[in-house]
Amino acid sequence: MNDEIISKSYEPKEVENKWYGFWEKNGFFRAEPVSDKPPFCIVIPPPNVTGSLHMGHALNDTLQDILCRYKRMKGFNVLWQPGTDHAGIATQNVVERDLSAKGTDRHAVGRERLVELVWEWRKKYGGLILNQLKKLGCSCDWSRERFTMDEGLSRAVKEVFVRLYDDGLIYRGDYIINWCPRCRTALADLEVEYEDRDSFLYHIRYFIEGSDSYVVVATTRPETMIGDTAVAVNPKDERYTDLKGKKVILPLVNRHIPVIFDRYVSMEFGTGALKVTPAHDANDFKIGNTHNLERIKVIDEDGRMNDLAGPYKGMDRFECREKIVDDLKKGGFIEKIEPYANAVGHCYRCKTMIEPLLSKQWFVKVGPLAKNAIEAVKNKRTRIYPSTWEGVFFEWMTNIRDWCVSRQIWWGHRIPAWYCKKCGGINVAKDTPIQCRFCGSDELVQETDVLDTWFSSALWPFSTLGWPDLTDELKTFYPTSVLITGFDILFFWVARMMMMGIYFMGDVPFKDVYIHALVRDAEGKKMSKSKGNVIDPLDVMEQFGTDAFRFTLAAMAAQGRDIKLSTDKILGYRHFVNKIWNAARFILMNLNQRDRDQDDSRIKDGQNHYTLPDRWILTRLSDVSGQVSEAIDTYRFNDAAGISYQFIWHEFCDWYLEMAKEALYGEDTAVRDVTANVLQQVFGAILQLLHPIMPFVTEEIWHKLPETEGSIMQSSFPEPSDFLHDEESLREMDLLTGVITCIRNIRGEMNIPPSSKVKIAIDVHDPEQREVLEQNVPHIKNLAKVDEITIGSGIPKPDASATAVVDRISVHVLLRGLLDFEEEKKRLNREIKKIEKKIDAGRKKLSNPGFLNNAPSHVVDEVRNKTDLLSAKLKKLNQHLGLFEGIDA
RNA sequence: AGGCACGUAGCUCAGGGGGAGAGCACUACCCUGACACGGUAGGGGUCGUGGGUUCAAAUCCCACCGUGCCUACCA
Repeated sequence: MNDEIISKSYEPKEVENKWYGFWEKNGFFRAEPVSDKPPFCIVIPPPNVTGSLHMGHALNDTLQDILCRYKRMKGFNVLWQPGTDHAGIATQNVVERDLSAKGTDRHAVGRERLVELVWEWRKKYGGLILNQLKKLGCSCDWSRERFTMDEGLSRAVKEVFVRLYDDGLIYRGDYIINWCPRCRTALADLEVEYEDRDSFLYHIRYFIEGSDSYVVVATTRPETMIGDTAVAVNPKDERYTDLKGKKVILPLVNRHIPVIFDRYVSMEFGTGALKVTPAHDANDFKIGNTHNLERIKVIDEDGRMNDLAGPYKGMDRFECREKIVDDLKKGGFIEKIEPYANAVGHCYRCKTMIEPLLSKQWFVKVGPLAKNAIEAVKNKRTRIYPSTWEGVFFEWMTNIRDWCVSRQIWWGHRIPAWYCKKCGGINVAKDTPIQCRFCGSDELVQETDVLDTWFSSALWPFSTLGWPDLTDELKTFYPTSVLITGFDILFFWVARMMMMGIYFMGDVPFKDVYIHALVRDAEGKKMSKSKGNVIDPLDVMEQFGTDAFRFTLAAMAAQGRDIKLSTDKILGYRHFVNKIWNAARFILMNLNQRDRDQDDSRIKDGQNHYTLPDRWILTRLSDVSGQVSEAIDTYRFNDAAGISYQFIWHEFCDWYLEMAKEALYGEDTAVRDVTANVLQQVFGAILQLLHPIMPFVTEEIWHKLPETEGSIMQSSFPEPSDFLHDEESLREMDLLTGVITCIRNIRGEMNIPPSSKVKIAIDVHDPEQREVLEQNVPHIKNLAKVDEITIGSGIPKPDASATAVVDRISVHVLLRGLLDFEEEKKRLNREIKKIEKKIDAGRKKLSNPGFLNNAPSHVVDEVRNKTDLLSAKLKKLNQHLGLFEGIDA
């Protein structure tokens, strides 16, 4: 017996705090390294240590938690691998900001101390986002938490680097890279964000050597001209054919540079003549390579002009631009300046304008790796859901460029390479070498650069499982089951995990990739701090409860469409949680009333006492259990939520609970106990169906329900075969609810207040239908507010009655003194008109030989039956209407 | 410039070749002993436009219009 009194409305706060600790303490989130159960594994997209939970995380992690909880209930050995990412640039920036607030900087404190400070920062604040995940209810195996800078993961990083280097897939070289002058580091192509800027296109005259004529080049970056080493034109461009073999004189600098011919140059753009600065432009760099041009670097790592810039030395690049334009004007070199909009690259971390720079960096040769990743997706070893993303994946992977992995910061995995001071040889090794492998010298200095953070997160699916050791975890859980992520890191992360996983593990890192939506604001705009439109998930959880929030996210997570989130929607699902809570309240009140010791035998042969509503709700539950499973299995989270919602609110609560009252309050104890038992069984299953989406409220109620054991987390997910399945009950229930609904409809339309009961007469010919109605008279009485019912075959329409037709049954509602004849005529006419329209459509089809010959027979039958039924209904309605003719109210 | 997605009820969106759906909002009546975070009933849509395929199109194909996103070396 449970004599707790449940409050009238659900208060999430206390409940949520209670259960998370309970689950964690009992080790319910723990995965088994070795198990007979089938494995299921998700690695969490590791959030940045510096991060705090935003809507993107909330959606991402809710979906993962739904899958993990569901799979556990389905009997899988589930590992949800949690952890965080060291986020090199972002994290170092945070600590550097602290330093600058104290009036110092990283150079003053030195590398070693800075790294120490970052570790200290991480120890203090790094757990924030993980605690927020716990608030969300995430059932990660926290005993296995990993950090990309952990010793184990660092070992994996070294192993990978060395092997790739030995295999010729990592090289070091002078290339043009994206440089952030503020972070003072190189960035990968992906880490550059392009933004449209209003700028100018400067047309500059380059005079031809030994001539008064000139070539006009167009550029957006005049300050780089000091580093120009050629002017390029298209070989087909007839305007410039006479420039073959000529040189031009660089204005202001007076350096003589060649005119070269390259198909890359567009004849349509600008003047068709392009100034080439191999050291400061990625495309110019390429042209420079094909034509063996000199690379003159005039801008330094801090974004200032260097020694080679002569009079402009020391100037900031933007300041220099103004000065140079000024000087060009004075010297008469400017042909014209026109406004021009172009896309300019910015650092994704600090938004500083990127400087393409010639620099010595480490690269991963991605071509061969990408090829394997493409193969894996092509032959479905990894499936991408929704599949539209496959195209995007292929597109990017086939056009991928080598990946610059070195970063000139201090926080990260230091590249395991040592340069020999004596012979200049590069020693790449897992362990610090004692002497140079080329000359034997012991004068070795380690590379100061660290690796791109994504380099270590690319190893996440196997490094977290213990690789390079061949652990039980690795054997059990690799390849992982599914990766859940947003498309924004499809390339940053997913593609790189694919490449690394296949190369080092010989198999894909995950069997499925599910790409979910982006969470936007109510207007569909991306949430951002600067726009001030962010909704903080923690606020939402505080205000509406975590379960309502999670349910909202699941309900809106339709594939292929972004989520426009507003608090209105969450409020709606909060009402749903409350509805469930109150259903529980009702059920507990009634279960408590029965004598549990005596009813067991009766319940065992309960099927004999099942009422129509009992059979119906069990059948529906059986169907719904299958549908929800299928939805989750195919990542249709919105369907899982929608099907549950519809079933619980509009079938279980609206119909079953209302009808159960008849049995629960009735005299027949056998029926009462059986219904109580069905109620308990169905509601228990409902909680289980909902648990993956709403873990807290379901656990809370589970513990209040009698005859439940332990945590709902560890119970089994409902299977269709767990419940009675009786197709007949669906048809019977349709009939019953149809009759009740049409009486309610008449009452509503006639404005009969709920307090006044009506008498009805039902004219039904079919004996089976008649039996169903006769057996369920009490439900009709209760739910349609009826006090007297006459059921029979061929019953004439009583005077002063309103009539509705359901199936082939006429339902007359007696309204002596209440019936407005004109209103009723109008109502009937409206109904008749609707039906006539449908009948017309049906007849038209049936008279079309094309339809009869080509449509499948079941479709033809269906249309014929429907039309017949509607015709019968129409006939009856017309008869009833006829009885009103000549009567004036 | 190219690619992809999306245009369905006032709003937010499901659906995806054979009877137009949900939630919210709206209207009317109800505090009926689980729930007013509730109940019952109702109104509201030529499924962006124009073609095509089909016996049958909101659904498949093409074009166009509109919206959003991604990619790109046009300096």
